[in-house]
Amino acid sequence: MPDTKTKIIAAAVKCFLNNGSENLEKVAQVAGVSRRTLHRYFKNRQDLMACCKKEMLDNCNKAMTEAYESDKDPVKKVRNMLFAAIEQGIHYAFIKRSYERSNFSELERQKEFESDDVKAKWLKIIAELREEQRVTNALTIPWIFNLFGAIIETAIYAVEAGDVARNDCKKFAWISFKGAIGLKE
Amino acid sequence: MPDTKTKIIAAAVKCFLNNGSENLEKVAQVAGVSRRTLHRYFKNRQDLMACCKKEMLDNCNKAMTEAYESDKDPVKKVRNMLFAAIEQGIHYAFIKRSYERSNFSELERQKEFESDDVKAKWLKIIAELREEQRVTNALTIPWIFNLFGAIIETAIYAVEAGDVARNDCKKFAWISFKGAIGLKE
DNA sequence: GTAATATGTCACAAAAATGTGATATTTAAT
DNA sequence: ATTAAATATCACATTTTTGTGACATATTAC
Repeated sequence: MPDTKTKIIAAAVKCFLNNGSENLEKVAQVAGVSRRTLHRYFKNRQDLMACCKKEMLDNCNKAMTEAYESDKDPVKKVRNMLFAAIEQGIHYAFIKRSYERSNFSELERQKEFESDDVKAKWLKIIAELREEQRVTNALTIPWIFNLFGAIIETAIYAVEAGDVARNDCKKFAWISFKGAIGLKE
Repeated sequence: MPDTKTKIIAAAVKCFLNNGSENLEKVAQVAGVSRRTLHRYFKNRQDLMACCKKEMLDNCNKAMTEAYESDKDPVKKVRNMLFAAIEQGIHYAFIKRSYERSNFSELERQKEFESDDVKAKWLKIIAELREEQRVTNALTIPWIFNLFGAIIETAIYAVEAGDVARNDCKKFAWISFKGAIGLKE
């Protein structure tokens, strides 16, 4: 069974996903822990949030890096990265959301995605496929990047909401992404 | 110039989009109005939120119904609905977000989307296109519906974040959606 | 069984957010 | 210019949320 700190982070990610300022009583409750205990592990709300971000980012980067390295074929690399992100579920959604939030609000800076090289690796593959005419050039790379994230999020939410069976969602996501960017396999 | 109530709703939509519990002081400030005035127009936070939802839903439904009726060809109907949603910008994003949020949290019920017939109209077109084999049948209709929303949201956010030029985003969105569902025009 | 560690319970102070009354000031209409 | 309506400012009570101390209870390791 997971240790307390992990349980709290998991609960916080779940709570903060759709409401970045859900109160800590609720988080503690979801974690099955008293609020006092939560405060023993995390100095304050900010601290908890920072830990969530770091933890989720590490998880996602690890999973996607492994996916990247799981195959030599660039298309399969991308496909496996998509699958890995979907499997991360709300871990991925949480990161994506906090990244989006920081775009609008002045304060935070989003070095996070930029700093690691998962994005860079992904971009390189897409740029190459585009170079080789295996991907439409009617779309820009930034658009394709955003689209990739959006399709992952769609898959995650569709499963959570019960709209699409867990088994189907990865398949659907890959079909959709391939079609959307005109990828020839 | 817009009247005060409208200004406040616009500000609230902007504030609540990424943080459903942004404080009312901030909302008032963004609206360029005192908090006291905000409270004169809205009984309380709940009331304001309800007004935002209603207002945004009306805007979006109106725009998308007009788009639906703007052409006889079903494919152009869908395309124009996509464009209309993108033009709605954060109006659409706000509705989509509150709809998503209510999926996870127990309390709220999302009769909103269901009750109006915009969704029904959209679904009918897609079902027919699928019947006629003009859309892949490797994807389910609910998936396609979610994807449609996700691509719209991507376009809106891409513009807000400055990733994609305002002019391009509608074009990109349509290309992507067509490709994703294998639509033959 | 005992000591050490972790957690729960309760109380409480401080801070933040909410909602409202009273009154002054601004704005618009005539 | 005068009046009416809308808004701002300020003060205040209430509620909600946060963070911490003190102590009890439970869990674990030995």
